[in-house]
Amino acid sequence: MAENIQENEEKKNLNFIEEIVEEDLKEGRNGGRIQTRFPPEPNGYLHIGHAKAICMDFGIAKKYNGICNLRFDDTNPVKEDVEYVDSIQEDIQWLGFQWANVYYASDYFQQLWDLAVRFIKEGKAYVDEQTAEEIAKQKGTPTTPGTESPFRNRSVEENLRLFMEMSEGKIEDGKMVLRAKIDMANPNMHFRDPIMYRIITTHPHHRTGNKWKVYPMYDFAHGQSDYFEGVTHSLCTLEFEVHRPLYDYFIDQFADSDYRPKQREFNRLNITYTVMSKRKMLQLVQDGLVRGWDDPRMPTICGLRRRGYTPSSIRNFINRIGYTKYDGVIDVSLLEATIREELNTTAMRASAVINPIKLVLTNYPEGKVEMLEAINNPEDESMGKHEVPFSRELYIESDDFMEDAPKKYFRLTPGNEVRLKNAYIVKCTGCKKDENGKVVEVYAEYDPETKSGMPGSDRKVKGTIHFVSVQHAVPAEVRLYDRLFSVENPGDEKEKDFRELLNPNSLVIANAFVEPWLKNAKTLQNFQFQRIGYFNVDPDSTPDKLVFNRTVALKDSWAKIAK
RNA sequence: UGGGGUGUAGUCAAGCGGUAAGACAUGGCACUUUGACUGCCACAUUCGGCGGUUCGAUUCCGUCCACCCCAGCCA
Repeated sequence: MAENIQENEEKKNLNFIEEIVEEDLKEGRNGGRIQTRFPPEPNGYLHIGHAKAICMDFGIAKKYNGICNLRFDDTNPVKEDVEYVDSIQEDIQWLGFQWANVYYASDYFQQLWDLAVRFIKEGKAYVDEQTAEEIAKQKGTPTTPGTESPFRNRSVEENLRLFMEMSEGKIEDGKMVLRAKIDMANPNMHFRDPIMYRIITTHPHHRTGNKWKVYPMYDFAHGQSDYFEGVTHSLCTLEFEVHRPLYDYFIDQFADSDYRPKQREFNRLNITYTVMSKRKMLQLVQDGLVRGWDDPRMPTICGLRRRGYTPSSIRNFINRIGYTKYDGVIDVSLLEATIREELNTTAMRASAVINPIKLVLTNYPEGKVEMLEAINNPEDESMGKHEVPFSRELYIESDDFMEDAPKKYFRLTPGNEVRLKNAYIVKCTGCKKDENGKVVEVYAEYDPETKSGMPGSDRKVKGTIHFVSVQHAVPAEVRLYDRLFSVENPGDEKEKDFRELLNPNSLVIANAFVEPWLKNAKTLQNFQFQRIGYFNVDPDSTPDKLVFNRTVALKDSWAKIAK
């Protein structure tokens, strides 16, 4: 009963795209068929904004028993490369989605070209010989109408002849374009004789090579491609809203049936403290401000993967933020909360000391080693346990000792007792300092009756700290990541270039000591370093040199109190 | 002075004429061999403003305001 109610409630909470789809289904449009497409241009790596679109495009198809195709929108050879078509496919699949078919806009170059010829023959298109500047100038402005091109009223024959010359490579790049003859005074700028075809002879296309000398523009390719494929719902982001009338116009000119793909737009993803434009990301990569597209600080799918994010955490995040038409900015803490929530239940616990200071248990026998039992995950007993070595000399976090501590400090301070995780209760007896007064060693006495699991271990102490046995410690590099930018909306900043707003501490590399068990960790495996954060094994890691990335820190309410 | 969109808490977001869900964030308490997790509590007398219709408006109408998109031979 309760389950039914919940199910009903879930059903009711549809996003507006799902509402549209259900309405279309109810009305029996397209015979109940649902088909979407994910249409990336292969000119860069996918980022988390694309993940939102992917979840939408593939999600709608799956939910309504339809199909979603992957279509590369490869109409501009100047910017595109096969390197990207491969990475895009890899990232989509990693996210957990599978397309029904892979298509390319370039599959339709012939059809599109034939269509352009038809437009010319019907008097709906003309070849313009003006320069880009002239065309831009006579386009008018949003508030003033444009003026017509002097080439607008050429004869069909002349247009045909010139378009052939363009297509045969007889015309230099930029000298001519094919324009749709629509309305230079239209309040929608996209109707002011939009360019349908431009000449590109200087860059071979990554699939068709030098076969084509003219290439269709987005507006003359996207809707048609949708139509050719049988797309029912062409979902995209808000900035294409103003293209929609043109999308419909071009299809209406040649459609030979009642079927029409419908474009619908939703808000794109913005996240605080990062940028979400390919152009800016490319600059960061090219300027060497990050280590590459897969730098763990990047919002790319490959960057998030390397950072330690899982496909399910990204999907859950997208699920939580929803789809609307409101152009907002998501607080990055929501993304962080999503990965913490997942890793809390799935990541094995381990010990690592990042800012080590030596703790000597003065009453523990020299040379003695005990193997202690550590639970891999207190949230999930089935994840088992492993052994942790314990000895007289240990590394602890230097933050875990203070000579003069405030009253709320529950860690090591002379006279105070703390528990060493999975081990004994120890009482701090003092420390040794160098000539500058810097603490170099901390001393404590352990209570042999308080080993974890023994009856004496019941005694309550306020604090528990972690450690790594000095003689067993394995050195490891840890890469501590923070927000890439130091301002919430680096893209908003008008005065400064966004690159000046980078957080200088977005990457801090530290040398840590980790417990020996971690030597067996696999690439990309996630762990929780207890009391510190979630870390994964970087692909740079080797058996001789372990490298960990901090995915996200644990919440630290003490840090707030201490402030 | 144009056209297309959008305004509900710090950030997202439900709500579809019957008296403001949820998540994150924030603050507090409890629990804790992770100052984590978990649990509990607090957090919009009001939905951009002002009018109108109605017994009743966040929902309908009008008007004003704010913000976003459009003047690439990019997608």
